[in-house]
Amino acid sequence: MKQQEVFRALADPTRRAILKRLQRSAASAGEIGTLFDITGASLSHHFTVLKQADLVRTERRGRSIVYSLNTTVMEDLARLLLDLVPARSKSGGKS
Amino acid sequence: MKQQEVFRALADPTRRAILKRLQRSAASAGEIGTLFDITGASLSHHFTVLKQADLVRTERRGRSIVYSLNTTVMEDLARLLLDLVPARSKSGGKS
DNA sequence: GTTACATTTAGATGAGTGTCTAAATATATG
DNA sequence: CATATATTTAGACACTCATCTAAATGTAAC
Repeated sequence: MKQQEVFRALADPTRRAILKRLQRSAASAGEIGTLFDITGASLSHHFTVLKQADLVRTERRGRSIVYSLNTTVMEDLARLLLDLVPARSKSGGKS
Repeated sequence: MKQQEVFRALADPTRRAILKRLQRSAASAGEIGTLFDITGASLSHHFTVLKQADLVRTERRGRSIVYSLNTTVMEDLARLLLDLVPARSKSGGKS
């Protein structure tokens, strides 16, 4: 997991909202764009960051490009965070 | 949980390293400072961000100020992330 | 190929961030 | 109170980032 890229990607509220939308189902860029009051260019920038972090996958479908969530990375991240928490002597934390 | 502050705090690698150090045990600012090649002023800045996010607690002990991890916020965060992951129809995710 | 739609790229701008040096504050000790 | 140690605050600087407009690219349909 590209740790730094992932944390950076999650630091922006718009990107977190995008992920939340994708949680429901995959969606095209334009479809997601209707949810936010930003230009397509800005949206594209956010997708670039999310892709760099491997948080989303893309697939061209006709004219549109469909984005979907990469749940694996998010699970890794949650595990990593729980590892930051002591007093959980269940599974050993790797440094 | 101050979601935006928390994500922002975690976006910096030095701050994540600080949290990782605090996972082992509480420590004073100076003690933590020996681990990084930055000035005390920069370190203090990072502590401010971590405090704003409620990720650490402080306690004065003589001349030093001792920092310790606030595990509650980190657990909240991990739960929030797992909520971002679908295909986990165990507990309902609140929006 | 041209027109229409969907997304990305290029370049610019203003706000935010990490870092530094220097000065200030706080606590302990002589 | 003066000195030493520990941390914070103030101000500055370079860099990153989110956003925009305008232009370019890619895909489909005519």
